[in-house]
Amino acid sequence: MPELPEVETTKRGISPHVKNQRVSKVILRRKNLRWPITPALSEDLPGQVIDSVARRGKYLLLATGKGTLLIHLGMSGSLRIVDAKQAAGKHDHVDILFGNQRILRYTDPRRFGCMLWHKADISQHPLLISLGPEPLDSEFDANYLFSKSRGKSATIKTFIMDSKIVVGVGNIYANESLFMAGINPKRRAGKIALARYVKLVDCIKQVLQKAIDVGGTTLRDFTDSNGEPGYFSQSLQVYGRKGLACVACQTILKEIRLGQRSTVYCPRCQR
DNA sequence: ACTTCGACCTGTTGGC
DNA sequence: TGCCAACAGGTCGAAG
Repeated sequence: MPELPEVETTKRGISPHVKNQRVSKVILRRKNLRWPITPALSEDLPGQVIDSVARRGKYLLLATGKGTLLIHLGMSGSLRIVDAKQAAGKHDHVDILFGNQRILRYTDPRRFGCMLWHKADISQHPLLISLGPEPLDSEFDANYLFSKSRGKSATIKTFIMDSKIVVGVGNIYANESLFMAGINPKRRAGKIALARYVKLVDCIKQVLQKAIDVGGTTLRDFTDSNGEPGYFSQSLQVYGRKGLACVACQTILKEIRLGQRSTVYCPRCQR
């Protein structure tokens, strides 16, 4: 479900409801997410005020005076703001109750996500420490990506999906960005010229920004924190369009697997 | 140091 | 219509 635009949409949706609000209670219904939720979370969080809601890559960071809650939505997770009396469903694993009678509810059928409580400096957290730059920051530019790519044998698609290189480019937006840039996803990252990276970086930024602007991509059941769908799925040019005609040249789009992920591209437009 | 690939889960889809 | 294999937005960490 969530790539960077979906996580950003979630962040924007929950912020007004939780920022500067005091946690009254934490309900843990299921603790075995990707990593166990430690008792420290329900011991330390109640009584704390959420000072800020931030995003780093696909991680959400809720800061308090006592520590930071680090949340990842994995493949199928979501965070919703619900009313205090709203009954919990099968996959509603964590509720964070606030003084304003609202609940921040974590739902995740596959449980690939995580919810970790960290008391020390969050920027030094092992999951964050070696992440690459944010794709929408100015430091993520063609020179950066080009220099990182030298000597790399990975395909360009796998390369831009590597969070040590750049965060937040998941399978949907990797496919879309490469289509927009006219680059064949199988091409080796180390052999692509600087000029093509100029184009690619521009396309990655455009695709992600546009997806954020319309509230993310809804596939199956993604909705924002109010239950509203995202509208970027209407803009998808290649993802999920295997066997259909390329929007630019009508050639039938091809699907292959790269790094165990489905990869759709136009064999004519993408070289 | 690098790359590849299994593993973690449940729900949905598509082919027979 | 029903069954079951294959697949799904991620990414860590072991193995090679």
